[in-house]
Amino acid sequence: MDEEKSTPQRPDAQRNRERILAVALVELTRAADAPVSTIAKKAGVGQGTFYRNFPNREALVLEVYRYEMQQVADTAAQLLRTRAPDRALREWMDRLAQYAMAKAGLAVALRTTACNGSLAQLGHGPVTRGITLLLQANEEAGTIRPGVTPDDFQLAIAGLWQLDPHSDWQPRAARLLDLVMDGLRAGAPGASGPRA
Amino acid sequence: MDEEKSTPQRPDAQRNRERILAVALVELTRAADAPVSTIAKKAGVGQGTFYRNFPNREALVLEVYRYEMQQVADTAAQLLRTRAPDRALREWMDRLAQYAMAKAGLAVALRTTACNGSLAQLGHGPVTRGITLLLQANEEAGTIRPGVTPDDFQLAIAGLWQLDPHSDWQPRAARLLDLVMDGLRAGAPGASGPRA
DNA sequence: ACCTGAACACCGTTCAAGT
DNA sequence: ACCTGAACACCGTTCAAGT
Repeated sequence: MDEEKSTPQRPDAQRNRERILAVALVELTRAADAPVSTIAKKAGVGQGTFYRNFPNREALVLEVYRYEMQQVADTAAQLLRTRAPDRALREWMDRLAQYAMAKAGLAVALRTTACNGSLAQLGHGPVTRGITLLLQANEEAGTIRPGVTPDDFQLAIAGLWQLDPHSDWQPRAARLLDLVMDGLRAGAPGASGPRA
Repeated sequence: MDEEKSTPQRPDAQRNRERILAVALVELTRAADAPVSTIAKKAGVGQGTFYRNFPNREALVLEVYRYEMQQVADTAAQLLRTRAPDRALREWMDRLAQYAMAKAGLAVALRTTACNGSLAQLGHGPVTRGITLLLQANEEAGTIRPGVTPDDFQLAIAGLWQLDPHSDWQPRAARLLDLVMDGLRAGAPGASGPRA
């Protein structure tokens, strides 16, 4: 909220930070436990420079994750424009699943680093806003029960992060998301029973 | 074939293993990242002895977790004897949540160590059997839709492991489990709509 | 057969020294 | 102001030496 000037850095320092983030995305996606030393080296900076830009390893993981999730979140509004609310919601979940599996390394890195409260901070990010949009549209259309919060929703689909991307995860994800949709529909004004 | 029984250990070696497990339960519950060196020391053994009993740290975490989960799993049959199937299912979920929060350290340790395939092995343990019992009873009673697998169920309640035990998790868990119950009920023969 | 604990490899983080 | 990389602290795992 408070948008103060955050460190008017030197241009070269600025570039270092961006290089670190770019390398980190690649390396963390490949292996969740990529060492800071490797990331720094591939970014062409010393370890000290890394720690000048990020307080610790966890902060890096969170920042990369935050950026990636922004991309997914942004599609929510777009889906709502081109589809019926409940179709949009379901399709968004599918995309989230695909994304989560594609970037499984990142997901593991997240779980490893920040199980506790750090995720809560992310909670108030763009993803939550995207979810809010989807839920509101559905509530107004009467396709889901009233009163579902983004937090409810995020807990309900948490199983996605438990899937192994090297396995046959697609049917399992589909069954989970169908179940969640049915749960959300239960008690909706315009309830029509479970639909495939 | 006459099997060489799984290591007919010396009695003192046997006791060492049990001491390690007992200490590990306490230490891992307190802090998910309790060092092997600490656990070994508090159990009164050298680090080498630890690695004689467990191939690595992950194996220890999994074994402690397995034992603890057995306790919860065992209550499934008992609940089914004294309650209606859907009440039993819902109450079992509540107990699981409580248990998960009480042993949050362990849960974090699990997530940290074994996100990949190791959990799948546990999948065919007592917890899955307990869940199978509950789901079957409910399916026969017509209180949930047919065809729900233990895997479906475990993915649906995965959000529980994401709750912070130091926070006000109870209402959030309750809302999640209500949602899951409604999802399970959707399409049941004896469907009665969402009940509180 | 079983145990011990120093030694090794590795990783996150810091800091004295440089430009 | 910013950077580097050796140094430090710590942890998982191994292994030579003991009983």
